[in-house]
Amino acid sequence: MTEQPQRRTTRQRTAIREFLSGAGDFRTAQQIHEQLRAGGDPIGLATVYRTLQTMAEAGDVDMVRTADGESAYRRCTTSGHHHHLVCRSCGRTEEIMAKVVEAWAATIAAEHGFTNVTHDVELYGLCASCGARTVT
Amino acid sequence: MTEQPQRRTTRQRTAIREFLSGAGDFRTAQQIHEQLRAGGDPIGLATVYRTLQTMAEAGDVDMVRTADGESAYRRCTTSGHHHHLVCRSCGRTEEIMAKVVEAWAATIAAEHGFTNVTHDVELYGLCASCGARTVT
DNA sequence: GTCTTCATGAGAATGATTATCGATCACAAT
DNA sequence: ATTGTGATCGATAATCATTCTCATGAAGAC
Ligand SMILES: [Zn+2]
Ligand SMILES: [Zn+2]
Ligand SMILES: [Zn+2]
Ligand SMILES: [Zn+2]
Repeated sequence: MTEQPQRRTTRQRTAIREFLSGAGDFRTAQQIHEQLRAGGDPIGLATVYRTLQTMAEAGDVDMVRTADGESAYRRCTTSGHHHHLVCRSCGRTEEIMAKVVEAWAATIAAEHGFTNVTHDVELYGLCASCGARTVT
Repeated sequence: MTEQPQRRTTRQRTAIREFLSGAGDFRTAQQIHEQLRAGGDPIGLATVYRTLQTMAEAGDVDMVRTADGESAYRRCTTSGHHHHLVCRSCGRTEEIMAKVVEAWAATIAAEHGFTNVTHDVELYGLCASCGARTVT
């Protein structure tokens, strides 16, 4: 068996978890670091990166890549596998379940003889309120 | 109207285009730079980055993000909108058309009042030959 | 309280991508 | 063929997110 290193509850880890629970949208490590500090929570940047990575691997948070390649994290309410519909303007995020897509992915994989297939599926657009205030 | 700067045909741009036409899979700017030079084609790294970006914006090449966040480019044979099924091991890439997914994305967007929605859909797995030589 | 081990964080290191900016080159017009 | 002009090139410096280092601090078990 692979010995999993024991995991401790520290002030920093709690702070990050709570911060993400409060924020509804995706945040980058840099943002989280800055905002936690601004809120009077002393924390190191390296710690933020480490913790987010660990949480992501454990499935406690979801990760996406922003348009410019940064990693952004979010604490989702849906426990299982799901996808996101993100507002390009305000960051508002909806969690999406997609049986159709899951089935499609499996079919395509089989058709091409691929195994062990995972997928990356995210939707980006303008939410109702942001779309409304945009000039056509 | 927005005046588009006129585009010139240079040795470097041709080299990159031909290189990508020859390679069937996704390559990063760094890889392309290195391999072109190794092949006796003097070219600057900045030029490679610039050219790839321009080509991607013009739709001449497709771009994806590798697992570690680098941008990789590929010259696809399919002209219109499509997705990819990429082998995690050897990089072999299949182009995929997915009416189901397009329809699904549109529906989801509408249901949530989102407009101007784009999507990001890629599949990663092990191709037949790579899967075969893997220990179960 | 003591001890063992994991966690932290300041700062250095890494590495991809972008910006600079003078020298070159493509190409249309003469 | 020559020339004029603006696009393009490229060596190198600058940016900037992310990772590494390692001495110090703190959690949890007994
Ligand atoms: Zn919005
Ligand atoms: Zn899915
Ligand atoms: Zn393969
Ligand atoms: Zn599509």
